[in-house]
Amino acid sequence: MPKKSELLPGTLDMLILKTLTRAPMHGYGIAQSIKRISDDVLTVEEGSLYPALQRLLLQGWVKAEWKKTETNRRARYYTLTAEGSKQLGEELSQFEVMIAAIGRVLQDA
Amino acid sequence: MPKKSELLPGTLDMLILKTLTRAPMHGYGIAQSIKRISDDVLTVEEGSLYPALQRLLLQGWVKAEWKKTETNRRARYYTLTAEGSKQLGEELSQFEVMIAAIGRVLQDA
DNA sequence: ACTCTATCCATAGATTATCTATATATACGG
DNA sequence: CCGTATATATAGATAATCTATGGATAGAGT
Repeated sequence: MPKKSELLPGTLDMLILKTLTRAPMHGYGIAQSIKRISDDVLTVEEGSLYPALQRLLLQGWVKAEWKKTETNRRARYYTLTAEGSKQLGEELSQFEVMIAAIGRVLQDA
Repeated sequence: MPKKSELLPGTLDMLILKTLTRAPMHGYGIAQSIKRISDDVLTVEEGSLYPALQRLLLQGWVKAEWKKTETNRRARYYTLTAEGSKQLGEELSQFEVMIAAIGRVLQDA
């Protein structure tokens, strides 16, 4: 039996971008936020999170800055850029279209 | 810019199994059915479809039989098995849980 | 007869996303 | 001083999808 993913593949970037609309956040905090808000359904593993953040940085959808946390630890804070905001909008609307389409297929005719 | 998928990854098996609850169908017909019912949003490429059907066969979720189509062409008809039906149920409920969780993250607090 | 299009199956190889596992480092509570 | 939680990151494995082929045939149109 294939192990099921902790995420719906293809949605991670969108989730991260969306989370950053709430506030600039460091990676660990993003993962925690997604886990908490989803009531522990969505778990972002570290091996998925950090590569994803690198991707988002490369594409200019987020920018990063090293800072100290409230508890005095070093962490890299990510902020959504204007391009990232635009990208998020596109991903959101595309996601809705997809979900609606899947809903039609899953519905009994 | 990375090319976007024609599907939400991770949902193909579920879509195929669900399609087979309507009627036994051959691969080509399954793809057409999904495309049509989704209003052309979801396109199952042949390179995704046939490997997926092999997976489902291997797992015993569908069985296959060579037959003639109405138009006298040779085609492999797939039927949902009892295990496949059970599997579909699990995937459906898991999908709903995931979608609901994603919805919470995408929602503004 | 010939050609074109749609129907039908299937695999190889590339790409991408995710996971598991590992490594490093430090603040803080007990 | 030890364990746990916090924090970042990469390597390698796995899995799912896509692109690109290849083959075969029915039927329509010319």
